[in-house]
Amino acid sequence: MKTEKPNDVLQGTLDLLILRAVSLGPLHGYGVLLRIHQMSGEELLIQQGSLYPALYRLEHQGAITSEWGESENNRKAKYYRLTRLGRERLSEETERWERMSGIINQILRVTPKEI
Amino acid sequence: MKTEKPNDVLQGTLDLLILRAVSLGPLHGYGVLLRIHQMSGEELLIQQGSLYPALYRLEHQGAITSEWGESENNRKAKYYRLTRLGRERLSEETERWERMSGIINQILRVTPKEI
DNA sequence: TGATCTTCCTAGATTATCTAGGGAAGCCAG
DNA sequence: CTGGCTTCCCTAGATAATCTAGGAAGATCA
Repeated sequence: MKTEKPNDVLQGTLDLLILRAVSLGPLHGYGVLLRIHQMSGEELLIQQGSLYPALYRLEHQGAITSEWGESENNRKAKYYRLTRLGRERLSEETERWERMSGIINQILRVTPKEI
Repeated sequence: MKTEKPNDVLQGTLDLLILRAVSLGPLHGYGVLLRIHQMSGEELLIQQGSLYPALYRLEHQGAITSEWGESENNRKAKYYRLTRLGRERLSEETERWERMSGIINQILRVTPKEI
């Protein structure tokens, strides 16, 4: 797996990515990592030290719930699924992302004449 | 002026926006704030408490230099301009932004079948 | 005179993320 | 059956970015 250097742009977007990954079906923590990797076209590999605190955070905020189960490889694994609140949160964060990335793109494209 | 709530997506993008603003011509700190506001179509108003530390940081990294001058309103003002290093940094950060925002958009668009 | 605006700055808190581990259990090659 | 690899969980501490919440000082204007 390709490893990525710490990533500033990722800041503030991790929750969104996790919510999105979990929204496609329940996952254990490590699976979130793998699914994001996969969904990004193998470009993005988030750190476990970012992932687990984020899962903890999201669970405590009520956006996801967890349940112990068994993984595809017979190992104990904690499965996370999106709550209704998490679904709302996902759409809020998505909108937020679209708004902000739009603004940033606009700033990057403005030409001197236009200001 | 519209004020914005703290903004997670902005995390890790502030330097890029500042470099971009300064790249369109030398500016004093407060002017950076105003120019970003303007370039964003009045959508984005960064906090002074984020701005000044960032300017300090960028200056210490050699991406911008400062010089005391006088503002349009006869006030003492510190003018910042991009250095050669800053210009390189701007294009690196722009590329980084484009890469990362592309990946994030891709993750937001993937449908269950595709994974 | 007092209020408001512009322009600079700092201190402290908060929070996210990263680095850098550790633990345990299954799988597989030799 | 032993050693190493992979999977899966977790925590502690450092670092760094940003925000909140001010202060200072000069200009302008009512």
